[in-house]
Amino acid sequence: MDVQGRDCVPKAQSSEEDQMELRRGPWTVEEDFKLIDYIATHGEGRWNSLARCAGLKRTGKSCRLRWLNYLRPDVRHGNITLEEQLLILELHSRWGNRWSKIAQHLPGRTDNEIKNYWRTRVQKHAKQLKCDVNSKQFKDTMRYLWMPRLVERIQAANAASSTSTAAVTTAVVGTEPMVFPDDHHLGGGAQQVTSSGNNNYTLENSSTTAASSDSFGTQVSPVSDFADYYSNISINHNPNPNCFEAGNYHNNGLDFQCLEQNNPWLDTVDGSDNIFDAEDLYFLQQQFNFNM
DNA sequence: AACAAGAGCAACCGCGTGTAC
DNA sequence: TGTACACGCGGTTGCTCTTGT
Repeated sequence: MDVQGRDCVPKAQSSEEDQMELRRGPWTVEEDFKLIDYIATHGEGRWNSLARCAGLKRTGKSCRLRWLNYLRPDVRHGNITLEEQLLILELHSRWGNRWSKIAQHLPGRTDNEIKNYWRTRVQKHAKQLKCDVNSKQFKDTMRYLWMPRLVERIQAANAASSTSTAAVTTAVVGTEPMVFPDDHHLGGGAQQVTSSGNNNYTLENSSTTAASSDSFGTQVSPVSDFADYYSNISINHNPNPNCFEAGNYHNNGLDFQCLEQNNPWLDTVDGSDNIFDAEDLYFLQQQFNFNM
């Protein structure tokens, strides 16, 4: 076991201590300090022996989880930004519940946090709409209503604070400036979210760095991966041959054009994820029920 | 003010995969 | 090559906080 010379306890003694009662439940401040202190000195990994050596009566799994999800210095807590929401929706539509994979594209966010976000916010909307979160209707709603709406809100938010240039990366949304916080690690490649009207939007990358051809198949650094990701996706609200008949917005009975013309119902009260208010939900429920 | 219900989130569990021996 | 152990992932649970009545 002591491959890296980390194991501090002889085997016999170790197995004895395995018998001792392990702590479960919420971590105490003291335990947190112990873990932080030990990792600062010895580094992470080999979690079972780490737990023993650090004097923590916890499983290695528990230590790893606590470190990765909470104690790690680069972990971010707090509200999921609009940009992050957009990214989560897009990546989930691409990969499904591959939380760790999605988390790789959101620096500082953990798979657990993204998973919780999805379950509490996104699935809540599906529940309110009385449809399955994996149903085509709901996916279409996300893709053709929610996500364009997020882009609009990002544009609006950035237009309102467009003069702030410190610590941001500037991109362009149609004719409007769009900014992403630096902590998205864009690697100097400007992101472009271009709008071609009628909520058509395309996320592009104007980076001069060559995009990795296997950015979805292999693990690369968050820096290039994030940029590569945007270089590869093109979210178009135009009629999609896979989803729509040419030239109209009708899909599965959902008249998106009609929905969006009645724009007030898409308005949100605050900066949260409440894309759909009560009226929206009622309207959408009518649409869903009608088509079921 | 007290209680109930719901939401949010940290932590745990089981299982599949990788790796060392 | 087989086995044991460690790691990591996704699903689930349960506690705490917030909101509504």
